[in-house]
Amino acid sequence: MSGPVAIVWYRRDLRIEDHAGLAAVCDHGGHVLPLYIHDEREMGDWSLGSASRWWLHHSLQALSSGLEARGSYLHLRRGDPSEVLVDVAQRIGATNVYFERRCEPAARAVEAKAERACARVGIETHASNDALFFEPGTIATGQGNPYQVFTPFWKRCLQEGVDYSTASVPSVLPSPSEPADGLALSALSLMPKVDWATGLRAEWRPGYAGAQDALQRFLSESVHRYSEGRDLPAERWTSGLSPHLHFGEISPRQIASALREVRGEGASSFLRELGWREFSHHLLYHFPHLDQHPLRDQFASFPWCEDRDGLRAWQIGQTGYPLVDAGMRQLWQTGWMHNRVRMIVGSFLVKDLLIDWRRGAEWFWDTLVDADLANNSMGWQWVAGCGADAAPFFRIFNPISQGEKFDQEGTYVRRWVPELAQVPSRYIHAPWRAPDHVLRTAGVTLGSDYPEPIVDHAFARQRALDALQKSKA
DNA sequence: CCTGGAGTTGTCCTA
DNA sequence: TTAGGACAACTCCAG
Repeated sequence: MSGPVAIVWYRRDLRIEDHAGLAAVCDHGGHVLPLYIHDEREMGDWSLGSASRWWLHHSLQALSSGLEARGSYLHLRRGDPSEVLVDVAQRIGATNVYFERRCEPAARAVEAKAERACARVGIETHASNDALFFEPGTIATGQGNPYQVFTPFWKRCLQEGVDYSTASVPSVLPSPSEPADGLALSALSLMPKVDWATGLRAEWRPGYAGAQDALQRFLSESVHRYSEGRDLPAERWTSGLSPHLHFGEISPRQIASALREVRGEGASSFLRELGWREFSHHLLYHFPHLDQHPLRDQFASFPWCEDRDGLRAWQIGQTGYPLVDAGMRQLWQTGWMHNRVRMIVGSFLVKDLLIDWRRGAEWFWDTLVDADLANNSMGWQWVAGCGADAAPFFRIFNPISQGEKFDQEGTYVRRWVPELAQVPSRYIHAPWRAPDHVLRTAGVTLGSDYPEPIVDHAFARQRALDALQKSKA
């Protein structure tokens, strides 16, 4: 073996192309050991959700075979990264460690500890920030404060100029001899004990190749109608890139540079969504308690209901509101929910049931394949009205009119709530309004085949408005 | 420091 | 049927 040896410490950057660490090592003509360290505590209170574990397993598998195709391999370990990095480095004589930064408070603490441990024994660490367009902390208002409103934030980002350059990685990665103590992927125990992942397998192909396919499909079939189409949950105008982005199988810059070739309203509108992702990550960096503490203080004492039955009905898609139930079942079966529907089910949990937004965030965390602490926390705070760019308190989604507006024929509802498949479109979003004979013809008995609404929306809406009014006083 | 416009994604009632 | 305005007041942010 000749030349310097470096470790690429993989985290949420499970790709090969446009990988700053790999590119840097190869530029220096060195050997590289790609290393993934499974650390159950890296995210503190937010240990990996079930769907995320499933995804991670397959993503690591894909990364591993991709590296093998380039003459390298993925070394797997578990434990505290600060100890594992030093241990592995000393075994293979590595003097440099490359890694990509994360913005979650617990993950940042882990990387800070690892950097200190490496420094103590003379190992150099090199951090990159390629999960985002801009390093958190570098986008500030005129006063030097972090932005709390999206539009001026994104305007500033565009002014600064989004960097479209991507790093190229050679087709052969020279590797050092393999340390003896690597783990098999199965030893990480990421796969579920009971196989509930059928729906996920049917829907997704985790890994960087699947990410590239999703991007190509989006560019050729969907981006041109993204602006209008993104609101229709029964159709396929969204990118499906969110889990790939979360695991870093594709970088925002790769996406941005592809979008630049396309141009048009759809492209800039999608880039703006990447802007929201950017915004939430910067927010979590500046407000590390975003996951637990409302950005708007007056919500700290809001009297949320401890409604276990309501929460359960919401989770399993048995609220009696077809669009809400369709969304929750899509989530359960595929690990993903259309964004328009996320807002609707979120609004229903928080405003109709008056259940704490954190209960919703926890459920999403466990069930979403794209579960991302920054996006999830910001999204739930937004829908609860206690976050950045808060929704006005009176904005309470009506699950019936939202259905009539964005799922006019009820295609989405029929797909995910099959017991309502025969209900005519006119009643599909409010089956309790259908005359008896219509329900009979459709083969539906409310209360046994499908629940009556667990709460009356008009009543619940007023109750929420009153509660908000009172908590303010 | 002051001023003024604006704030992802809504709903409901009225004319 | 449809378009427009009310719905709190507040905070953020640029000038």
